[in-house]
Amino acid sequence: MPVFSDQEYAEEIRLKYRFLDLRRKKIHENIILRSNVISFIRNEMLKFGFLEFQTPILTSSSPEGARDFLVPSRLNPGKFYALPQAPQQFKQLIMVSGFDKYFQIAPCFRDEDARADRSPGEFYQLDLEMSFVEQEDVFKVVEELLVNTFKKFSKKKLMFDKFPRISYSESLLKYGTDKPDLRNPLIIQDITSIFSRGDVTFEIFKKLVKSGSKVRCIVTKDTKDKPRSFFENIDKWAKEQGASGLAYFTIEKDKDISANGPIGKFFSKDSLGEIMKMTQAKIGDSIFMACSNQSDLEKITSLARDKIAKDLDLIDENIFAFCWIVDYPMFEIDDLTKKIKFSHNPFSMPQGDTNQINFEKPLEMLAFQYDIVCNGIELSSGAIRNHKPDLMYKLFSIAGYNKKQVDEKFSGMINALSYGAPPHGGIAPGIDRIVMLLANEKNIREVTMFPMNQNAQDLMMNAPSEINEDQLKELNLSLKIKK
RNA sequence: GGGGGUGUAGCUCAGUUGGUUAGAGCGAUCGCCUGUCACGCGAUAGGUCGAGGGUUCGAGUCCCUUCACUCCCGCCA
Repeated sequence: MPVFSDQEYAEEIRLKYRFLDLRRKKIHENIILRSNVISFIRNEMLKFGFLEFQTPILTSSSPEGARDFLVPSRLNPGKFYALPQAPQQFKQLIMVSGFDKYFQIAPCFRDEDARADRSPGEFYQLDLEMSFVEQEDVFKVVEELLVNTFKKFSKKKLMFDKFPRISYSESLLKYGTDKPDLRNPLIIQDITSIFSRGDVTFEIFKKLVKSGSKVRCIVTKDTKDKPRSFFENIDKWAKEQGASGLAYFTIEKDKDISANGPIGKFFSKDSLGEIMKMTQAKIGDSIFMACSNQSDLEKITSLARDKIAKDLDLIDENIFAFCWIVDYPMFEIDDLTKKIKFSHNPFSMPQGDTNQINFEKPLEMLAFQYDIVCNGIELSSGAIRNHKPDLMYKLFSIAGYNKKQVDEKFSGMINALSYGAPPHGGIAPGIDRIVMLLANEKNIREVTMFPMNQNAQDLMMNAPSEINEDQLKELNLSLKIKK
């Protein structure tokens, strides 16, 4: 593998000979950038008055959240440590201990499958926590930190220095996802009510709407002169995504307003006027529509929003668009078990007066839980924590854990909170993703010195590897491998 | 666990509805040219077409199995 060239190489080769690959200009610079970003962040945090602490790597398995990596204990036969999915409980204990501002560039371990922006197994977070704070205080620190970091390390412009706040429910409606790419100007709108009008005769949608489906649409500006293939390709693409397609028409005006397109004839002049009023669509704009149940609809409109913007070249690649997603629900229904579960972090504080929470309607309960999203990538998630043991037992009971289970599973923390804890909260921005955005890379391996491949194997070090009988024996383990 | 993509010379890739001896560029080797430094010209070597099986007169191409890498869904409080 020549070092002085930009030639593409198979990822497998690059990973196996990573020590040579790392000599190459682009990735070498990425790794230097990563180092500089981490130093800068560490400095900023110290300047803000935070203290850096290390927390244990061998700890206990937690029942909520991702799959744990487990480590057998030699001295305690049959028992296992877990690698921390995040230093969540420890940082809360640090708050209880009276260190008011903590941070750490913390390794986190989660045994889940990889993605382009997600390393398998391990990644780093800027983990931080503060006492005696509310949501606003956390926002202030993190906004300043991220704005400073991104301005220092990238030439790209920030769309907002003050990150807009979008509620979870609004985000799902307007963008179909809780990680919207705000560089994309397209917005999803609900036009379900149109399909109960008598002068709209698009029976397929009308029937579905009658049985509870919704219709949402994306308006594209001034697309009347786009070739027919533009529209047909998008419809075809939607079908490939598993949806039943995207219906579309363009609003035109000859003498009267009319809808031009395969389903245009099903819409009367008046109904088109109503659609234009609802969606702010103008003559010459086109409308793409999907009809389905809410979650499928969110999925397809979200994908369609990206796809259409890409086809129309609407996304400015030289911008970072940050936003806060706020007001997450405390609980949600598990699709599989149909039971109520925590939708995010079980340690989040419910919103509102804690003495007046309506526990009868858990699905309506909102949490002081927030995410930062940049260019459609989830950068971090955080919360104001629940520091009241009584309230915590109550919330856990809604998710199906009794007091005894909570005491067992979260013994360290629940015990600590019962001795009196300050109100506290924090967040944990993903370092790898921050560097990925700054380096303008699509893949997290390009900013990771020694990454694993998609199957969580280190091709250079040959990890994971088999171990010998003696090692197993010492750990009181035997293997039963499924074929 | 599921779906998609890729796998052809050392490297990057092309290869049509199945049809003679599988090609190109870069690289390598040899020679020529030359005040060279991303030189130019000519020639040569280099392939179990990821692996295994099947269909066929005939498979890089079609079918099945399998392996590797990758992207996505699930999953990631």
